[in-house]
Parts: sequence; structure tokens; C-alpha cells
Amino acid sequence: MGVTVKDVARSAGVSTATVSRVINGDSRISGETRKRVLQCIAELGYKINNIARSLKTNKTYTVGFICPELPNSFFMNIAKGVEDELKKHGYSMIICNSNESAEQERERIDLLLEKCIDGVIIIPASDEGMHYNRFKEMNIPVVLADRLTEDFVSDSVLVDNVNGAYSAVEHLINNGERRIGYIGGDLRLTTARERDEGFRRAMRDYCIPIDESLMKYGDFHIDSGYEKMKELMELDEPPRYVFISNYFMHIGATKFLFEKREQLKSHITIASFDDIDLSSILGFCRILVGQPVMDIGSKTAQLLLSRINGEELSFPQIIRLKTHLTIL
Amino acid sequence: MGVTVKDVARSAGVSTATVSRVINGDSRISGETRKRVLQCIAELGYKINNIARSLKTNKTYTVGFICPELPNSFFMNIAKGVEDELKKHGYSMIICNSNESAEQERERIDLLLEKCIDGVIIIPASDEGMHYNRFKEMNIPVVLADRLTEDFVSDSVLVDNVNGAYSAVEHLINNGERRIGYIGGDLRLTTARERDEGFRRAMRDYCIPIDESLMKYGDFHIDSGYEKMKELMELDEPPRYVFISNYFMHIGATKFLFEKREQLKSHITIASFDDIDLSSILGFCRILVGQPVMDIGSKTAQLLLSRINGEELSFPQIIRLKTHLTIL
DNA sequence: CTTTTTTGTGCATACGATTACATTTATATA
DNA sequence: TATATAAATGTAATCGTATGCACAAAAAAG
Repeated sequence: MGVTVKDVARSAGVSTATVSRVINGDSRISGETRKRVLQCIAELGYKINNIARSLKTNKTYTVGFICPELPNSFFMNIAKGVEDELKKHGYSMIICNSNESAEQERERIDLLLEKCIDGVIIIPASDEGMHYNRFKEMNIPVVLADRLTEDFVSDSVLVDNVNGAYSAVEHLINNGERRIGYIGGDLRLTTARERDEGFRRAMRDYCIPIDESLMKYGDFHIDSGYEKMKELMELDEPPRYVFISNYFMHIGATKFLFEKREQLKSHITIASFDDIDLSSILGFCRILVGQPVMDIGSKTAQLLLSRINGEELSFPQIIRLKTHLTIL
Repeated sequence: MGVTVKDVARSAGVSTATVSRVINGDSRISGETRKRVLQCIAELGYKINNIARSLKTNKTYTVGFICPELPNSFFMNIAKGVEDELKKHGYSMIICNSNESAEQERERIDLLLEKCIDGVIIIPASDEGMHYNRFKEMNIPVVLADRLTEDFVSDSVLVDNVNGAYSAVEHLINNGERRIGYIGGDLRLTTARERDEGFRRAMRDYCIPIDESLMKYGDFHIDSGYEKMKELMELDEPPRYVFISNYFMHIGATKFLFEKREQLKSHITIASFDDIDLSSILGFCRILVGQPVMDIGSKTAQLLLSRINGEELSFPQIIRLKTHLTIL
């Protein structure tokens, strides 16, 4: 600790410039000198001080990751993909929890702006994105993951929600069912909106009029899944097939069905978005729309790194990954 | 962007030293000057460059967080507690995934050491901790969360696993059952070991001989929970009560029971560690040992910050938080 | 009305690296 | 052999901030 380029330089009998060049792999250094310097580095246990380096180079090899919730397997699978990809390139990631609030998102942005990050990945907390412009102003590349925002055009990586939902619903219809219940998310989220569109489009394409009393809107959380399924089941004539547009509402809905399984008039079949952790063990589920979650993460990271490295790409890059249907 | 103390100083007609002092709240600056400087800062849109500051002060206001798995609600609840607490103090956190491997843990440590962090929180991937010494050598405080390690003595925050397990098992026994199945984790993890001890101690205290054929050891993951429950149920005389020592194995075990529910000879009751997300909706569960997960996080962060700020505390600080029993 | 203390600022250096430019030495070319 | 070119290294400035020390002015003490 405390050994600097100067010490190495002195010990190797060269200038600090030479030491620096060896460290940075400058090809002009003679094999002779390089060897000597490397030896001294090893002997003295020299470790580069990246703070100092960053000051000169204006690069921190650190990116921010803002996400609406930490204990959320969906987001964390994305995070995992990101972290993995970043690590390959020597980058690390500062994680920030926006708690699904644009307000807190702003606070975290303040924090991140102070840290001189090279780029930032955001899973938007809402459809507001104006405040992301502060990164743009500082010339810090931004890539959105999973969701888009209304007012902030940006590189993004997400899945084809419309077709994902469409294919699931289509499959239900092909099973011979026309009365299909729906539990969706807050339409201010693009993901919720797109899945909603997929649902409606499938129904329209099969000439099934939409019964709005079967359309329930929650907030993508467990409790609301429970609540909305309850509402559906308390209808005079509950649907026997239900499409649920995310994982957590699926869990909640299942919880309700499980608790009331004795009172159910008929067997319920669920089709749901997100094939993670327990989806497949939730008893009523037969159809799952799987998202390539880790891929979202790694693609996002790759895109960000491209921007950071100033690669020429048209703007905005919007990468849509395909979902895949699993029938249980 | 590009505006530095120098610009502010020139604009306010003072020296950079004065500007710096205003920024850092030095009380010796006259109200007059302070006001003028602050005004110029606002007008010019000056933002401090924390890299430069860190170079001088040797503080980055950043800590590392190494954890065995990102998509894991237990760890992420801890992370949330940490992030929350850190944020209050202006710190941010670099998150690293060790993938439950000491090997990868080492790689992440390399990465973190290069980043000049002020401290690090580790949820150990295994019982090896020798490599954590590298932080100690650099004088970087370390706090372990949730688990201890064999060979690295350290400040730590964890729960009273022994008594947590004990009380759950005790409750089963008080229900009148003496044949109790057990699905535990890899004994190389302190958490697994302690819960094992709790189980055995309760049995001993109630004078119930332990039937080793009912003791199954998995690895804290879903699949092994499934597997071990299968083994238990395939015994000639399966236990009707089972204690499971973590969340994920609980899920796996439930999955098995759910799939085979028609073939079960009798009703199964589960007592399990960890009261998160779905524990309570898993059909066979009646007893849950809840951990104060977010508290683990915030306490860990608090302890780390104390060390970073050089507060006088005896070493090591081992904080044990109490679990609480929930009967469903 | 000195002398001492306090208060408010400025000067200059340091933090630890990178890098443009200058310089030396070796090699190739005429 | 003289000169042009290339290769290897050194010199010194720079990145943006913090801070010990010096110093002047103002306030307090004598």
C-alpha cells in the first residue's frame, strides 16, 4: 500500500512514463525494459490507483444500474446478465433501487451523477423519463431495459411483449375456449400496455368480442394478482381460462385459487407471462411465455458498452428479443 | 461539464481554496463570501468532480457487496437493506455476483480491489474466507452477512439460526409428533450447520432419538429440496412432519409434494426457515421461521460505516438478530 | 494605543497516474 | 560516411480537488 509508479520507476531505473507505458501495454517499450519493470511491479507489490488513472482518462469502468426493486427475480436475472457481461470487460456496476418511484429514481440519479460513471442502465420505474436527460446532458450513455418511457427516446432492450401475449392467448383460444379472463398491469408501463395489446389483438384476430368485465388491471405485484383473481372468481360466471401478464400477479392469483380450491366451480387454467423460478410449479398454470431474461441483461450491457466505446450505431437502437411459449 | 473550481473561483473573485472550503462547509468562510461562491456555483452549474476529490481524500464513498446469487430474494432483501442504509449516508454500492463459488469470489475481489472501495460486505459463498484477507491487508473494512467463514474472523451480522431452528422443531414436537423428517443444507455453510444443531438440540432436549434415515442433506436449492423430499416420501414409513432449513429447498419440496399429492399416504406438514415471498402460500407449510432480512442488511451497513469512520469498537463485532416464529 | 488573538483568504503543493513533446540511441538509406 | 528514419525513453505538464502554512485584517485584550 502506498507504492506508486514513482517507486516502481526508481526501483527499475526508468521514468514514470515508461512504467505507465508498460502498464498500459504500449508496444514501443523494449522487451528488456518491460521485463525489468514488470519484475519491480511484482516485487514491490505495486497496484495501480484507478482513482488517479480515472482523473486523467475520464473513465471509471463503472456503470450504474437503476432498477425498481431488488428482491425481484425478474429484474435480478436481468442484473445478473448485465453483471456477467460487464465483468468480462472489466467493468463493475453500481446498483440502485428506485423503489418503483420516479421520485426515488431522481435521487439515485443524483447519487450516480456524482460518481462519474461511464454509462447507465435503467429499468424505468414509471413511464416518466424526462429526468434521464440529465445523463444525456453529461454525455453519459443510457440504455433502458425491459420497459420504455413516454418522453425519453433511448437505446433499449426489451422483449416482444405483443407477440408473446398474443401467442399465449392464441393457444388458449385454440384449446377451444372463447371466454378468457385477463389480469394485466398498470397501463402506464409499456410492458403492461404491450401485453394488453397482444391480448386484444389475438381476441380480435379470432373474432372474439372482448368482455370488459373479464379484464382486470392490477399493478404487477403479488397482492394485486390475488385481488384480481378474486374478482374474476366472484363473477356470476367466472372464466375458466385466465391470462395473467406477469409473474408476481401469477403468484398472487395462484395463491387465491389455492386457498379457495374447494369452492371453485370448475377447474381453472392459467396462461402467464414469465417463466421463472416457480412459475412452473404453480398448480394452475399450463402455458408460460418465457422471456430470455439473462439475454436482456447481456444485450443491454453489450449495447451500453458499444456506446461507451463510441461505436458508430444509428440512434436509437431498439432491440426486441423473442419470447418463447412453454406448454406444461 | 468542464466547469471546475477554478472557473468558480475566477468568477467569484476568490481563490480555489476558498471555493473548496465553501463546498466542504468550512466554517471559517464569511457569510458574504460563501454566498457569492454559492451563487457562482449555481450560475455556472458547477458539479464537483468526485474522482479528483477521492484522489486527495482517499475516500470513494463506495462499498462493495459480494453475494452468491443475484436472483435470490433472500440475498436481495439483505441487499435492499444495505442499499437503503448506505444511501442515507451518501454511499453507493458496487454489486458482485460470486455465483456461489469461492473461485469467482476471488475474481470479484480482484475487481473490487482495483476500485478503491471504502469497505466491503460479503455474503460468503463457502466456508473459505482466506481470500478476504486481501481486504484486510489494504486496510479495507469487511463485514460478513448471513454466514460466517471458518478461517476468517470478521465483523458479522447474522441471525440466531440455532434457536430459530430449535423453536420450529420444538413447536412440531409440541404438536405431538416425534418422527420428524429433516431437509438441511450443506454443512460447510455455517447457516446450515447452525440450523442442524438447532434441530438436533431440540430433539435431544425432548429426548427423541435421532433417526438418521430421516436426515437429508441438500444444497439450499430448489432441485435438492425436491430430491430430498422425494427420498423422504419414498421411505417405507415416511415422516408426516418435515423441517426444512431454507426457503428454496422448501419450494422444491413443496413442488414434489404438490406433484404427487394424490399418492401421499398421509397429510404432510412442513416447518421451514425463511418467511419470504411465497413461503406462506406453499400449501404444506404451517410453521415459518422468519428472519429480519432487511435488518440484516441495514445492520450490516451500519456496522461497516462505523468501521469506515474509524469508530472505536471491539473486534470482532458479531451481531446476532433474533428470528421469529409464525404459525399459519 | 500597542499587543495578542481570532477570523478569513490566498499560495503553493500534493494526490498518482497519463501523455504530448522532446530527446537520445539504434537502424536504414543515400 | 553522412543523413534520414524509426525505436525507446525521459521531461514535465496536466487532470480537479484539498489543505498546511503564511499572511493580512479585524477584533479582543492589555
